[in-house]
Amino acid sequence: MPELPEVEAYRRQAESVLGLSITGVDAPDAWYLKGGIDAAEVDAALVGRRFDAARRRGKMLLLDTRRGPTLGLRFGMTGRLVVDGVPGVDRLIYSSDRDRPEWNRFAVSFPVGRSLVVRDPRRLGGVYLDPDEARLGPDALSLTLAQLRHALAGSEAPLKARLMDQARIAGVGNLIADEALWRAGLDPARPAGSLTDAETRRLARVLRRTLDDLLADGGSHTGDLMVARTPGGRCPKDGAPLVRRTIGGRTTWSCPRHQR
DNA sequence: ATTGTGGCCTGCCCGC
DNA sequence: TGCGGGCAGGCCACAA
Repeated sequence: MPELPEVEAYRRQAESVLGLSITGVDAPDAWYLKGGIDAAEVDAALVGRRFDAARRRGKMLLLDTRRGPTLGLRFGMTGRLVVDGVPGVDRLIYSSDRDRPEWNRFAVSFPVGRSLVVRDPRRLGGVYLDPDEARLGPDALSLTLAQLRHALAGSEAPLKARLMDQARIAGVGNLIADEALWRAGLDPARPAGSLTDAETRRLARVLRRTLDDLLADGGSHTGDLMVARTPGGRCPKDGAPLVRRTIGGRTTWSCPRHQR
């Protein structure tokens, strides 16, 4: 699914349309427009302008227009960005690799047939105008130790739930949370506030390293734990049978032996 | 405020 | 072979 690494790939791809004049907007799916906006409003807000920056905060892609509104794109679990007909990510786990026109939920067109399209079979993503960026916490990729401490401090919620809370840390999804906690040797169910200082430091370091690795390897599904995230799966580190639980409302795989 | 739960979206996979 | 149920998870609304 698109977590931070996928959306970062989308962001880089979107940079190729910066500076082009927006000639049209196609928003055939009203459900996909969020925050009470409609197709006419998006059209009026964008046509005639140009994007001049492609930013990312967590899992949201932000396209700023020059002296105008910002377009926010969320991809949910199954959304792809398709720029000039080329998908930004080859393989998307839990989505479909097929290409059906009716899955194009939102499109921006530029001269000479160029385009930026959100293709999302399951319609879990959405399009925003001037999204409230303050609702997202600091980006996971540039998270400092102090920010991680602040995000976890004093909380009785499960560690994993806190990591995935986009208002506190933006960009960590289910697969990356499992991978990072597995690498860090921390039990996802532990109260977030129960980490010692050494454990918090370790988690900050491992989370950063995990994101770097997944960015380099091309996606959130390329983690080392991923191969074992299946019934009967064993820990790639020590061979113990993995445990499958629901934590923070999400399917969670962890190793009972080395994750404490 | 904090934490947990249920529902939404729909393609896909498994078992009958 | 077709069909139906369950599953996937990001996000939001809502409840306690």
